[in-house]
Amino acid sequence: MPSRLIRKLEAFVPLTEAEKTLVSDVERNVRTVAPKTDLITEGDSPENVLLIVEGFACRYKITSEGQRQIMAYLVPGDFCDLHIFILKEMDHSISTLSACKVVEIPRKRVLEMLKTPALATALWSATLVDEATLREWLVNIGTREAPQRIGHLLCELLLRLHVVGLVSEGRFELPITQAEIADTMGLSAIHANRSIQVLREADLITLARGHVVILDFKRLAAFSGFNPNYLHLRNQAEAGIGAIPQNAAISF
Amino acid sequence: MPSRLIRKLEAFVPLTEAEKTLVSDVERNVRTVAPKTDLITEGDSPENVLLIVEGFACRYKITSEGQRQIMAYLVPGDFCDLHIFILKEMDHSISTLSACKVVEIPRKRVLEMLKTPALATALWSATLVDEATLREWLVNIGTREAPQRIGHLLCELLLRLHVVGLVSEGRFELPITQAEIADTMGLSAIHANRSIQVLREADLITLARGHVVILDFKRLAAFSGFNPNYLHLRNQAEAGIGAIPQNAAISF
DNA sequence: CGGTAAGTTGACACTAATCAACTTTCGTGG
DNA sequence: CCACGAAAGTTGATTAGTGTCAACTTACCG
Repeated sequence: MPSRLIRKLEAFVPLTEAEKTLVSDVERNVRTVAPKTDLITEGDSPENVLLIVEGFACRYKITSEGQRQIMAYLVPGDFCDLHIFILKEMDHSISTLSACKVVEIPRKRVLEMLKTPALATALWSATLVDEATLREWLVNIGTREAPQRIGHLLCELLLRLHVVGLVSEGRFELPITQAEIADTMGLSAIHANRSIQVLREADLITLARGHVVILDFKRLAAFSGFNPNYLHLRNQAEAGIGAIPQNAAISF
Repeated sequence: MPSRLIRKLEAFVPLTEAEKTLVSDVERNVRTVAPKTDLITEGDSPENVLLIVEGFACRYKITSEGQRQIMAYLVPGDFCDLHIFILKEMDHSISTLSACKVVEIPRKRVLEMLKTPALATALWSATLVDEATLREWLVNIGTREAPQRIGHLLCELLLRLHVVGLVSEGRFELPITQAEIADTMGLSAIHANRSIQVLREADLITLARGHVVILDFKRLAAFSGFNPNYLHLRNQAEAGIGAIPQNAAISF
């Protein structure tokens, strides 16, 4: 069974067996990290690239006024910047949200992977999609109201987690608190709570105990103005709004 | 006199004469583009990298609800994504704000530049800083109130334009409308207008007819929670809050 | 000089933040 | 295994921040 990372990379470009082996080799030496633990802290000069194998992590920053803004979620198969070692010093932190399994990939190994053409394309694609996702988050926070923002986030997570095989019948684990959703969406925890209730009352989602069910993806996407093009999935048809048959078809 | 791009790259890494020549060679064939004209439109599959030589451009997206969100400013010396050709299709547009002079750099030339080590480091640094800037914008919109957001933007522009020699005595050209500032900051044009008035009344800035004066950078930075670390300028001391002596010292 | 775009002002409605109290869930130790 | 305390989630009331509409002034351009 292919790893989460391989699944994700193959959503961009098909890989040869040799390339998949190269990736698998890198995914050894998994380390378990407790929830809410910094993996990289602002000011660090990391030498390695970090890969999330299991669990949820996030990029975040604390402002001088003490507010936290989460800028990205890292889900299984995601890694932090490939060229992280070019800049002297991290300008933000990366922390686990839930308990995580992570791998430190030595710089050498990364450069090795970037030498094989298809793998390089796949890895750069993943990096470009991370950036596109960041842009989409800016659009989300900049233009949409609270319930739509959260709906948009859930649509995105559905597709991202689906690619790596973590969705079944529109259902996935989201092991984070409402306060963390609030810090992601630029909202107060209370307003996030009320916005989630709006989504629930419209029968768009279920969300409780770290467990999400998207009850009607098509309607949620329409409600939230979600367009998946920024995720650049190879099978755009599958990813397209309305192209995911409800429930059953999204499982494997 | 070095080009804006060379000035910017040398803010990251010193370049040899040969490298500077390589960059200069690329900056020929300048094309003039009218204000408010798309350089790249969502859905395009661009073959070339775009470099801004003069004027202001921006990345933007229009949501399904018809709202525009500006996600980045491109100022002289800035280019769009180096690996823009890896993904099949643009997920956002790039448009001029003012009249611009731009260069299309053929893919080949880019790869050529990336082969010389120091230049590669400088170009990747610039790309990483663009991404860091995008993250900082997310923090800005996600956590700060309107006047602080705009103040933060002006602090950033002061430093970015200073690097490429477009600031003199805390004064620079900002050839964009308040409506565009609003679309950048996720605000209505009217609220942007009132927020600018707050900054004016606090004697922090002057802003009129596309012309900005930062009257007190230190105070504006403190007011806005601005920390320049994400710009990763080599001379952090010079960029640091309070380290820019008022007025005179910021000119050349 | 006139027309249009940009900037400004006031009134009002709505979205979101804050504060406080309370309930439910979860993890831990007895 | 239950009991406890802490964390997470929920609710209501109030305030602050921001958007919208309309009218008006100022600046810009042919």
